[in-house]
Parts: sequence; C-alpha cells; structure tokens
Amino acid sequence: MKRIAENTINRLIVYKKELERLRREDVKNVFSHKLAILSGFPSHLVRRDLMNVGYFGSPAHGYDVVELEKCISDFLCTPESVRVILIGVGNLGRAILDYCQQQNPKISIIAAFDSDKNKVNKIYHGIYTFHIDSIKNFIKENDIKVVIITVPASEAQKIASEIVDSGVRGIVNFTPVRLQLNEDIYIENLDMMLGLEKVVYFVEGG
Amino acid sequence: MKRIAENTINRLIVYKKELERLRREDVKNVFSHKLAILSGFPSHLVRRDLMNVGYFGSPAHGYDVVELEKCISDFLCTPESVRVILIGVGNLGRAILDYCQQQNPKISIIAAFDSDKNKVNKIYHGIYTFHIDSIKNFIKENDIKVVIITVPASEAQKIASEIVDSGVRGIVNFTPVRLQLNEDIYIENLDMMLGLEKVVYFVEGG
DNA sequence: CTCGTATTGTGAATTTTTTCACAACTCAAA
DNA sequence: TTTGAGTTGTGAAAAAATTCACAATACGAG
Repeated sequence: MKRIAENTINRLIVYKKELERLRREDVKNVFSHKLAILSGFPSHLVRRDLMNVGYFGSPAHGYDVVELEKCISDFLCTPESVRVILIGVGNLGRAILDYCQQQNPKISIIAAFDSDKNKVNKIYHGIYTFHIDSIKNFIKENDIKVVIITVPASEAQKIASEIVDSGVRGIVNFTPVRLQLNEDIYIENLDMMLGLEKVVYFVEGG
Repeated sequence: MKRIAENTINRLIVYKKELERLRREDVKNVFSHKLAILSGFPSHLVRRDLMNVGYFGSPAHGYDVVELEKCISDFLCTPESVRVILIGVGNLGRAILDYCQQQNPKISIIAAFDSDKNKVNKIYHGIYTFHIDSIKNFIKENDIKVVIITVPASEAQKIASEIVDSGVRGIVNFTPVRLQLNEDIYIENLDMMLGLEKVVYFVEGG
C-alpha cells in the first residue's frame, strides 16, 4: 500500500465525519463538489483523495454515502474500538473527558490518571481516576497504545517518557511542551495557544 | 513581502515559543540544530524558515536568542496586545479561559458569552460572562477580530455567521462543525476528536 | 598566521502536493 | 436513438515544500 500524506489523512478524517452526518440525515449519495463544500477542501482534491483510497463513484450519482464511509474507515483501519487513557484531570482534562463521551464511540477513554490525591479514586464524567503511580501497570495490562496528556507543562516530558517506556505509541499532547521522544512515537500537538496565535497572524497581517 | 506558506507560519510560532523559553532560561545563542531538536523540525528547515523571515545568524555563534525572537515576532506582526472573546462557557470553554490566563499575555480573552442565564453575569477564571444577545454590540464597540467558539455543535454555524456579520475575521473553532463562511474568514479548526483519530490511525496502521 | 572544526546560507535537485483540463461515462429528455 | 448536461477519474502540468550539498564564514588552538 502506497504511503499517504499526512494532509490526506487529515482530509479523509474530515470526509468521514461529514459522511457519517450525511448518513444520519439519511442522504444516500453525494457529489465531490458537495463533499468539498462540507469539508472545506476543493472538489478536485476530494476526488484525488478518494482515488488514493481506491473508491470509485459514478458520474451519474456521485458517491454512495454508506459505501464511501465504509471505504474510508477501512482505509484508515479504524478499529471497532480503541481504548485510550487520559493523564491529568485538571480543567482541561475533565473538559476533554466530557467532550469525548459525547463523540466517536469507537474511541473510548477507559481511565484517567492524576497525581493529586484529591482527584484519585473519583469519577469525572463517568471515568474513574487512578493514581499516576499505577499507570505503567495499567498501560501494560490493558495494552494501551494511545494516551492523551493534559498535565502541567512541568511534568509533561517526564510522564511522556515513562508511558512510552511502557509501550505507548501515540500521544495527543495538549501541553505547550514539545516532547522529546523517539521518533517512531507519533505525537499530535494540540497546543491551543498556537492555534490562537495562528489565527491572530492571518487576521492581522497574513 | 513574499507570501509565506501556512506550514512555515506554524513552525515559526513554535520557534518563537522555544526562543521565549530559552530567553527566560537566559540562554544567549542557539544553533539551528538545537532549535531543530527543540521544535521537532529538521535543522535545514529551520534555516530555510529563518531565511524566509530574513534573519541571519553567524556561523560561529548561531542565532542570537533575543534578536531572533524579536525578528520572528515582527515578521508575524505579533501586536503588543490582541483582545479576543470566547463564546460558550461550558466545560471546555472554562478550561480554555483558565489555560489562556496562564499563557501568552499578548493575547488576552477580555470577555466570555453564553446563552445560559445561570452563567451570565458570572466570572470564570477572571473573565466576565455576558449574555449572548449583547455580543454584536460588544464586537463592534471593542473592535474584536478574533473569536474562540466552544458552543454546542448545534449552535456553531448560526453564531459563527452572526459574529462574522459583526466584523470578526478569524475564528478558533473547537466545535466539530465545519463552518460555512465567506472564504476571507480565517478558521482554525481544533476539533480534538480529529487529533485523536489521527493518532489512532498512525499508531494502528500508518 | 594557519589549520581544523563547526556552522550558516542558499542554489539546485528532488519530492510532494495541488491544480488543470479533458476524455469517458451516465442518465434523462426529446 | 441522439443530444446535452453534469460528473467522475486521471495523466500531465504546475506549484510548493523539502532536502541536498557545499561554498563561505568565523573562531579557537597551536
């Protein structure tokens, strides 16, 4: 299978979500142009991307919503269910717990961890919080591959190194720290300030 | 001035932050290789990017931390202060209010808005919450150009359209909705689920 | 001063991504 | 059946981003 660009993956995930929505609205077919408007990418990119995943529509009816969603899901190897944990049950961590509960049921946060004794053994938004000291065992026993980090900046690097040692392969990093890890570890940096700065840049000057 | 790629902007913002940190740690000079490690991008990209912003280091001492930070800031036209508002004081909204307070002092959230009467006229993390009905006036009177949206998905499009009518030019969109707006409006989508899905993709298969 | 080492800056090559442009196709209507 | 409108799929072109590779430079040690 040909290697696919990260940008393409980003777009495919967006298409998938829009297709899910169309399916729920009981729409049967969709044209590249429509998908382009929904996703915010030009229609020729949509077509090129779908070519990459190997799905073919019909000139008359466009793409079958259900089939295409299935095809993209398969392409992305979206598993039936993925178990993820979250570290750092501060304001942001709890907000994410809440947010995730409402969304994609295929990816579920199965536990949270914190070092604060006042938070340990409590349940936030339906997720049980364990003490951080038990995290290594938990990761190994539950074969956790993906972790969400929402700890204070000062602790981010240390914890990241530890969980990677325990077998974690991917991190969603909400801290402002650029984690230094082996480069076969996939890191998605979601520092909210960067997003804000970028918008400011494009509005003010760019 | 030459138009600069969005990717370059992303990286510049990261360099800037790392330079800020180095400055606080009282580091005077930095080499492209070091900045590469800190930011996570290859050193030749760092050099190419700095070439684009027009900063020149010395082969002997690398880059002057303070000067380079200043240069990038100027290049990004980072204003002395930018005033931003946040709409939707749910869990995520409040977490962001908290998070932003601790960070970049040049960008400040000066007010929050919500439609829930129980939240209006309350102060969260130091930010006063107004009723959503007063937002149009507020945007106009305070010349707000950038807005953070953390409302429920069902309200996102309606509110986005309204604030754009009032003069907003850039949106940090934390909702899972792809906003349909005039294309001169800059939108930064920070749907956390997409980030999570992407990590899952790269860990499972990519 | 000279040599050796390390780094920058950048033209050129390469790779990747995006866009263009149009043949091929499908259907509906006349 | 034929025409026309609208769409897909894709080779090829163009544009953009990244990497290579090395000349130019600066400095310290001897």
